[in-house]
Formats: sequence, structure tokens, C-alpha cells
Amino acid sequence: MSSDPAFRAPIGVHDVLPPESGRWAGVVTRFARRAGIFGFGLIQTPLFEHIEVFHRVGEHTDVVSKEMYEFRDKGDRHLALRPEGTASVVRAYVQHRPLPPWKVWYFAPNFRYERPQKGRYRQHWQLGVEVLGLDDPAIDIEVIALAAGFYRDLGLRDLRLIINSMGDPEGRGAYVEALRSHLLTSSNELGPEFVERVEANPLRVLDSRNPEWQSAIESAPLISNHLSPDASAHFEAVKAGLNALGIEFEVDGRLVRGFDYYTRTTFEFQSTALDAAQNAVGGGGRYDGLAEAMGGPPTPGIGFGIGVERLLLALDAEEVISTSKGNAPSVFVIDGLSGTDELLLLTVTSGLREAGISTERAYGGRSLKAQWKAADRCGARYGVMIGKAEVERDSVVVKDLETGEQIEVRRDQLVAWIRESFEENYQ
RNA sequence: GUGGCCGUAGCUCAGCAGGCGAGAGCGCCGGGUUGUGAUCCCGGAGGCCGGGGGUUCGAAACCCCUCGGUCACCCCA
Repeated sequence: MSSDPAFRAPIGVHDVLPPESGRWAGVVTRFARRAGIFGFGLIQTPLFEHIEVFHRVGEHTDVVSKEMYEFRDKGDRHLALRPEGTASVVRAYVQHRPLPPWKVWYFAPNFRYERPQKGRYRQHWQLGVEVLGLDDPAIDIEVIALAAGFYRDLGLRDLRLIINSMGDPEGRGAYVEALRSHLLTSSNELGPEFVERVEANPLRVLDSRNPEWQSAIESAPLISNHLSPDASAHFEAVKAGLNALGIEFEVDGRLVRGFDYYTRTTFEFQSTALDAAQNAVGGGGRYDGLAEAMGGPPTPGIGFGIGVERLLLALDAEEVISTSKGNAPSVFVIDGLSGTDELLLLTVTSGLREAGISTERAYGGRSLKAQWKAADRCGARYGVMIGKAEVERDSVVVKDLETGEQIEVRRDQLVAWIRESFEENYQ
């Protein structure tokens, strides 16, 4: 452990090194493939935006009010590191006005200033999609199906899909007031924190885990009984579609999620293999008013984000290792000439690599024993050694490091020999 | 922002009712006559005992502060 804190990663952020990074690559590749099949294109937005972009997420949300990395640049612009993915994408939509429907996916980091703990970091990565310009419940179903299919691709089984409808903003006012007054009647025993939350946004009380608040929450009216006819029909269509696709779900009227922009469909994927503190492995919903709030035309939208760190936690918990990717080379080239013919080594190694065979080699004139040891350690399948005798015969020695068998091969046939051997091994 | 636990070699940790010149395992490097790995044997490198202050004749051990890690709360991915 380095003793100088200045040369350690800042609190709450972390490096991803090989071989762990191989799992990341596997996860991202699978997501990209599935997103492509569903007709999504990759989007990349800046890491930071004018802070107003994120204010549209909801000024009363924790993410915006107390967790943003905000700063002023040298031009005195008030900026913030992206705390969540949707706002930037909607900003890009409003700015460029692509032809709807607009379907994009991303793999990008988010930044939140909060105390790190298991499954929660100051920089975390999300895989996600957004669709702008469709309010058809069919797209809600597709987006959820995309996520569910991705989890299935990874081999996750212990997942639970929770869905809810937040209703329309217009029709929601009456419900929010009913909820507020209900909660305030039980507020005398629950303290000032509870009252503050209710005053700011009573919806946000609903998914609290505070045990003292549970009785008040459980007796609270549910929005599902207050949906407008339109919102209700939309929700029914979504449920019917999920059923038709065989995607299991539970309806939970208390699922409101952390951002103020949600309308109608909201959903969350929870891993039952993880503790409640970090079991949300993905979530999202509809945000039909967000584009307009950023000065664009009224445009419905829906999307989700999947936390990659959480996802890997779930993969670990379920002991799913299908995404791990060994990066051991196929061949390790050994110098039996004590460094006297570096150019020969160079060309043999290069020839293997150019033929598409992953190849590692020894550097710096180490002893033969050390080189063979290195070949073994790195997991190579074959050791290829060139010594004095081989140079005279234009050959190389090839040793199968698993079986210990060894054979001499003409140098100009080395690539073909390795290829054939691999074909045999894979049959 | 609040609270619990924890910081000794690259990794996992032992050591501590304060006292011989800081240890083990694994890993790494080298050697066992520079033509052979995974076993075995021998040797070696590598630690401001997280940092600062204090108590003491004496601190890796005790006290305070600080930084960091970890877990939880709030909330989220």
C-alpha cells in the first residue's frame, strides 16, 4: 500500500485492472450486441454539462441537491459532472433534434459525491438505453425486454422485476395531495425529517426503508388507484405485453425511484442474491415531460440504466463466471541463444502475431529455466524455443506445456503447425 | 452528512497486559554445472508497522488528531 495519499486514487473511485477488466469487456460486448439487435445506436455525451441540465432531473432529489460534483471553469461557467445518464441524452436530443423515434444506448460513468460502501462509488458505470419520441406502450415493453434479455445473456437467474406506474403529471396532483395529507396525519410521532420529506415530495417517502415509517407508508393510498384512464390503459398494455413475452414481474405501488422526472411506467431490476443495500442492479422508466422541460418540443421518452459494478456483484453472488475472459497467450517464444540473435526472435514472434496467434515472449536474456517458468506462469499453451541447434536446421522446438510433449518443427511451418494443433484441441 | 469495524512486505495475515537488531505463508528474483516449466531443495530482494502529535527510559503495540479502507444509515446503480 502506498503511503502517500496524493498518489492513490481519490476516495470512492477505483481502477479496473486485468484480468477483472476482461469481465467488463465481456459485459459491455454482450450489451452492445443486444442493443444493436433491438435497433439502438451508440451515443456518447460529455462527462460534464451546464448544471441546469441536471437541475431538470429534480432539484429536490438527493442526487442533484447534495451529491453533485459541481464546479466553475475558467470561463466562469457553472458545470457539473454527470450524476445520471438520462439528462445528458435528452439534452443532446433537444440540441440536435434527430428524427424520432430516436433509440440510443450508452456505456458511461456517472459521478455522485456520497460516502462509498459496497456497490456504491463516487464514480460508477452504467449501461443504458434511451428512446425519445414514442409513447406507445410497445416501446416500454421492448425496453424492459431488452434489459431482461441482457441479464439472461449473462446467466443471471436470481432477478426480480418490479414495475409501477407513476401516472400522468396532470392527473397526479390530486393523488399527491391525498398522499401528503395522509402522511401528515401520522407525522406527529415521526419527527421533523419525515415532515420535511413529505413537504418536499411525498412520493419520495414511499420507497423509504426507514422501519419507523413503514406503518405510515403501508397504509398510504396507492397511485394505482388514482391513475387517469389513459395512464391506466397504458399500464395495462405494458403488463399484457410483458406477460405475452413471458417476462415475470411484480407490481409495487411504492416503487417511485429517485428522480422527479418519471411519468407512467417505472421499473427496477433487483438481484435476490444481493443484500437490500445494493440489490438494485438496474432501473428506469418513462419521462414524458423532460424534453419539454429542457426547451425542446413535447417529446415522450423512456430508458433505463444498469449499474455495471452492481451487475458484477450480482454475477459474483450467483457465481456466474461466463463473462470472465482469460487473456493467456497461445504461444510463448523462448530465447535459447542468450540474446545473440534478437532479430530472429523478433521475426518469429512477429510472424505468429501477424498470423493471429496470441504470442508472448521473453525479454532481456534470462536463463532458459526462467523463461520456461515464465511461459508456464503466463498460461501459454505452447512454448517455442530457438537455440543454436535449431538455428542450424532452420527449425524451432515446440513444447506442449500441458502434456509436456515436445517436437521439432521447421521454422517456415511453425504457424501452420500451431494452427493445426489448435484445431485438433478444439474438436 | 452520521455511525461501527479496520490500516504491519506485492497479497493474506501473525506479532501487542510497551522492551532482545520487525515475522510467517503465498507471490517475485536467483541458484541446484546458461537446452526446458508446473514438484522438491537452497538462497535473495522487498516494510517511514498509513501519517502527525503525545505518554514513557523505551511505542508496531497505549492516548489524541488526521488520512485512507470497509460496512451500514440517508439515497441510489
